[in-house]
Amino acid sequence: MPELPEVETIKRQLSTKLVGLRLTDFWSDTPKMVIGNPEDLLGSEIKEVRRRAKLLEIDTSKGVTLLIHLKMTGQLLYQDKTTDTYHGSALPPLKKPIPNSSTHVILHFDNGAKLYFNDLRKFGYIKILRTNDVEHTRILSEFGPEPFDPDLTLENFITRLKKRKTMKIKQLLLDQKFLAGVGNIYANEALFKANIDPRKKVAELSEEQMKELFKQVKNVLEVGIKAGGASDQTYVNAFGEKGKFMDYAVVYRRKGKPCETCGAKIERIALGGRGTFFCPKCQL
DNA sequence: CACTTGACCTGTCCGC
DNA sequence: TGCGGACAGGTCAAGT
Repeated sequence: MPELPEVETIKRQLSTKLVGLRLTDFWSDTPKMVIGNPEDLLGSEIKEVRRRAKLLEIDTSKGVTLLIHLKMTGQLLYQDKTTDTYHGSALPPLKKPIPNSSTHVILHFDNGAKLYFNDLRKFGYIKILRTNDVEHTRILSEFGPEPFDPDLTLENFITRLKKRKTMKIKQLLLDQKFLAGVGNIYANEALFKANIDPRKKVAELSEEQMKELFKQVKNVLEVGIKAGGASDQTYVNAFGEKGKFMDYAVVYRRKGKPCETCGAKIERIALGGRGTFFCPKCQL
């Protein structure tokens, strides 16, 4: 999905809408996407919306938290009671009105608002669990640091990096245990900005390259958040709007197009089964 | 152990 | 227009 900037965008929007609302009903047509008991949520009030890596956490007054992962094609869409149609502008990729055939969970609130969880590929999920247990769920407890965590200093980053000598740097950036929240789009873009060949093993990086990578990972994520995320395919924010980050992407999904720095053609290869885009001249 | 591969789903796009 | 194949932002379990 939705990587860190996309989830952060949704988190900020939902915070302004959901906090204080009471959950009145929970509907789903796809059992595998709902883990836990929705009954535990009914009647509770939304207290806070948070993000950890690419996951969204919605805390409720009953000591129960919704843990939501959008995976590749998940969308969370907020609809006010006041609008019969969708809250935002329902433009592609939100081609169909909601709910539609990819709507698999609907939360109803006491003010008439609804939250739709759409997921074309049904990879995403909502976990319902006790708030106290959230930190101990395997997925969360094993995550690496947040890129913007002030405790993650350059020194710390380099120390962690050096422990993973043989891994290709691109694949390491996608490893959530190393760094939480970076996905394929931002990994490709950060490596371009840092002039690093994605196939390079960590042990082959210079200290200077590590330093630059640390800076550029945070930089592309920041640009991503400011752009409201990347709408390469199906991503839309909680109001159904596209993000603008693809306007800033210089390598991702640009195979055969000229590199903006040197004019060489952008190449595409597969690394760990994921599309990997880079400039063969600029990235060493 | 560290790393790689295939599976989970359903759609779009591109070439013939 | 139809058909087949490649590709799609993420993880997880199983295999090497």
